[in-house]
Amino acid sequence: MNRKRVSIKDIAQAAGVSHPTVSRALRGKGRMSSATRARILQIAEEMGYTPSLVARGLVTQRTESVGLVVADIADPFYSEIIKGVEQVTQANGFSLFLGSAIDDADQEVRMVRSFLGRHVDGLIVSSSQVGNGYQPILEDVGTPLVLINTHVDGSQFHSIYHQDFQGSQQMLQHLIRQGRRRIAYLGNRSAGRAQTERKRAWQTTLGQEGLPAKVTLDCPNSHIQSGFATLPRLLEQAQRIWGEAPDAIVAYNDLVAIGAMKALQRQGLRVPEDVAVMGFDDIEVAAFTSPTLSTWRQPRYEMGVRAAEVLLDLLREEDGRREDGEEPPREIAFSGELVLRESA
Amino acid sequence: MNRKRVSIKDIAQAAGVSHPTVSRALRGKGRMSSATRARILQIAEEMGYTPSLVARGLVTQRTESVGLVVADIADPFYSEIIKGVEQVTQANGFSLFLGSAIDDADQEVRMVRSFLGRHVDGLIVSSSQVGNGYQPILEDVGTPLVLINTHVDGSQFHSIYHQDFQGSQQMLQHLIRQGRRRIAYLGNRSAGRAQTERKRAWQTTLGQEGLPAKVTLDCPNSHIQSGFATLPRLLEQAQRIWGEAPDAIVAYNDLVAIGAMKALQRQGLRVPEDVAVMGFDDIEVAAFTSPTLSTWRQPRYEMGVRAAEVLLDLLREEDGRREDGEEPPREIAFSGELVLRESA
DNA sequence: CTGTTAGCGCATTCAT
DNA sequence: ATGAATGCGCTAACAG
Repeated sequence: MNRKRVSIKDIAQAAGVSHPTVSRALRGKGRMSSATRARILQIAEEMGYTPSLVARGLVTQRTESVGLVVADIADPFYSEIIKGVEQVTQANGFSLFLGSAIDDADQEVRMVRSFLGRHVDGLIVSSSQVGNGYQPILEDVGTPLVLINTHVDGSQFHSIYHQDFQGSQQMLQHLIRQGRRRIAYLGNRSAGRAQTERKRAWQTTLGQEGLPAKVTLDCPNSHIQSGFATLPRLLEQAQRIWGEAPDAIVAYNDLVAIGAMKALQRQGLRVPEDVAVMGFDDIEVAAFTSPTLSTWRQPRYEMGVRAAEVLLDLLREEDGRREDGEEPPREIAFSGELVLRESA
Repeated sequence: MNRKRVSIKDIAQAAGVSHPTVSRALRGKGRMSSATRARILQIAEEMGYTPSLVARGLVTQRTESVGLVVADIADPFYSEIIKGVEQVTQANGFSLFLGSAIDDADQEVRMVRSFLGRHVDGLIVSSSQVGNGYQPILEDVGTPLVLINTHVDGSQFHSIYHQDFQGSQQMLQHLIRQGRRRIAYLGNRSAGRAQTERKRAWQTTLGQEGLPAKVTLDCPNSHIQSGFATLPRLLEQAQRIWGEAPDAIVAYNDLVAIGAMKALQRQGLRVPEDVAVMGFDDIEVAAFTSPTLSTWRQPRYEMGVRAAEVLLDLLREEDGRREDGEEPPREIAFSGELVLRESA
């Protein structure tokens, strides 16, 4: 029952050298007789040595770790982002801290603060409710931050985002070309920028076509159940305003859309004959619902990958020149694509 | 452009005291004049002090962090587990390292090793392909490990698992009561114990009822698409062996089942009239497919929560007595429940 | 109640 | 090519 980890000092003693020598041998730093090096590596192996990244981090001021904060880990949208980030960080020898902040700005900041306390080398925050608010917190410590889907005008931070407005617009135009005239929007109250952009696209596009953008309701969150439960009230609203049901529903995302489709079918309405339904994201299951769901493909995994790549680039640059360049924050826009299936 | 973080020494200097005093003030350790304490806290606040958990970890030998390894982050099964673990760790002030090891035992071990290098206080591994193999790695460092869904006989580690065998058995019995006689199993090649148990239940239960357990095929993984693509070949096999289609299909999990349902419908077979379909897990979308999916509810989120709770308990105990108790590993079995919907 | 001293495990000067 | 000394930021022991 060996209570203690072996340190480079232990190895040094066993090998009859000093610990700095072991340190060099282990990391291949500086030239040294390959004889002693081999011996040291040998002994380290035998003793089951594992370098303490904690101690190393304290002296080098780099922990080879990054922190990721998302709203909801179990949401398939974020799951894929997490997966993308994890893949890249892991491949580059970085460890990943994960935290969630279910639509709570305070919690989000607390999460980031705790990661800073752990000296992460970089941060990624998806769908931040804070955005530029991190400026004062981060400027002192100089930790780089990459935002995902938090595009704010004049962002102080590097930002990866998807062009929700353009995507939604194209979806709307498709519906209009199809001859749909009573197009309702089923939103999500607890989403930030994504909701804002998508709803704005709905209003704008309908406005341009001289169609009324009046029937809309927001779900409390983006669960399937939420779309299912909210849809009936959306129908009531349509009845009140138009005297009949919508002939198309644009949903905040696929989950909400799936719930809405089910609810429509429960009421005896046919999709897409009576009501067309469009989602957003193109999650895996969208291709397998009945009817299959037309939607907008947002490359979530790739966005996670890209965010991590940008962050790691930043860290590498930091190693070179000492922040003199101070280049402007990068903005990387993803555009996605329309995916037409059966529901619209 | 403050390149340097403020340390307790900086605060000490500003306050005209020694740094240990600051340390105590900040953590409320030992009694001291509340006057100076207030002043110190005040100054720390003003200077934007954040304690370095790296340095603290080095001296206390506790990092207040845990490492979690799962097979696939984006799989809804694991997503919920991650969420459960994260919720509990976060609530207790621990940070969470997340890593994935897509069905690769070596990768899994590498992940655990890297977490050990980071001095995590505890580890959780879901669906481990290594299991007791961690014994030699962990005994030296004494880091506790909790396994999820990796129940091996005579496990050396604490283990949270779901009783897949019993669950599957009840599902089978339901189908048999319904009068189904040609029951096929659509599995998943890349799953470990879960696959083994579920398939074994299928064989055993059918055997007990004198029914043939002959038609079975394994998907390459547990994606919807995988179930969709593999089902046709399962039908061919049934045709060859029985001369007709199965009247029921038990799938490895809900994702595979959803793909299978879609493929069946594509072939003009009705679910459940011609073929009943049962999934496993009860993921959110299962209640919203057409037809809605009958399945077995596995409390994934709760299992994640429980795993984290057990681990944190272990850590608290460790603080007390010095590992003398050495109690036997706990085993916590979850049982789940049958969820009957339209598909079977 | 507070200051002094020491050391966690490692990397990094500087000597030699 | 290697050893001695120093410090990263913090907590823990012990004085005072």
